[in-house]
Amino acid sequence: MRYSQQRDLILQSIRAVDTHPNAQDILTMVQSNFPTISMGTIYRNLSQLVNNKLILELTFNGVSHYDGNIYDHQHFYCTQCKSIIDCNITSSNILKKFLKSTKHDAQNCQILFSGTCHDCKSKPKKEIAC
Amino acid sequence: MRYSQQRDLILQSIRAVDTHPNAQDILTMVQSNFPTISMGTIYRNLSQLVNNKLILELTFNGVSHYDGNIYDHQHFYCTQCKSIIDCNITSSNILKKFLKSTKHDAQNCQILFSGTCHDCKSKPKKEIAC
DNA sequence: AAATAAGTAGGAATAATTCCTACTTATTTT
DNA sequence: AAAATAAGTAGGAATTATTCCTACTTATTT
Repeated sequence: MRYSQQRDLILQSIRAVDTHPNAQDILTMVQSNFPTISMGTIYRNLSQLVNNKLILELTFNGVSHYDGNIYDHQHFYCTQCKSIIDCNITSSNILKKFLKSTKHDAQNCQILFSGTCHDCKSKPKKEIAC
Repeated sequence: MRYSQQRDLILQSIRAVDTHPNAQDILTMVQSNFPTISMGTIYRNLSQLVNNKLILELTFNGVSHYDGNIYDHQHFYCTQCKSIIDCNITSSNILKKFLKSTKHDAQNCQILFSGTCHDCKSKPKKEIAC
C-alpha cells in the first residue's frame, strides 16, 4: 500500500470517533478537510483498510459501518436510537468453547446484543406534536 | 394478519430448508408452486413474518437471509463456500452475563462464528484449469 | 528526471430493497 | 348469500448502498 493523503485522512477520521460511521458519514467527515474527495475513493480505501486489518467492518441493517478499534470487543445496537455502542466483552472464551463442540474451523466470533440503550430507557419518549 | 396462499407458501418454503435462503432464493422456491408471485410480495410477506416472529432475519454481507428455526441457536458463516450453518449454542448465558455488566437493556444476542467449514477444510481446493 | 505502478474523481452500472398504483380476494356485516 | 371493506397482490418505478470504469494524477523507484 502506497501512501495517500486521502486514505490517511479516512483512517484518522475513523479513529477519531467511536460512533461506528458508515461510508456516507466518513465521506462527510473527510470532506470537511478535503472537499474534492469522492465516494468511490472512500469505498476503495475502506476495503483496503479492512483487508489490511487496520479497521473493522460491521454490518447493521444491511449497511456497512467501520470501527477503528481493532481489539477484541463486541457491540450493542439500540433498536430505538439506532446507535452502535461498544461493549467491553471478549469473544475468545466463547470461541474456544465453540471450537471444542464443532468440526468447523472458526477463526472469528462476533456478538451483537440489541435492545434499548440506557439513554433511551431513561429518557421519556419524544412526544409527537399535534 | 389475514390468510393468504402466497404468505403460507413463503413460510412453508422457509421451514422446509435449513439453508437460510435470501429473498431471491425464496422467490425461486415459491415460483415453482406459484409462478405468478412477484418479488414485492416476497419482501412484504417476509417483513410481516419477521414482525410476527414466525421467522428470523439474519444479515450476511449486507444481504438479508431468513431462518424458519426460531429457537435459540447461533450461526457459523463459511468464508470460503459462503454457506450459513446452524450451531447448537444458546445465547442466554452470555446475555445474562452481559446484562449484569451494563446499564443497557439488552433483549437479544446474536453470535456469528466465521471461518472455514468442515467440508471446505477437508476438500482439496478446486484446481483452476489452464 | 523519467518510468511505472498505485491512487483519484466522478459518473455509470448493479443489486437489494422499498414504494406506488390499480386490481383482487378473504373476511365481516347485513 | 350478497354487499361492503380492509388486507393482500402483481409488477414496475424509485431508492440506496456499493462496485465498476475511464481518463487523469501522484508517490515511489530507477
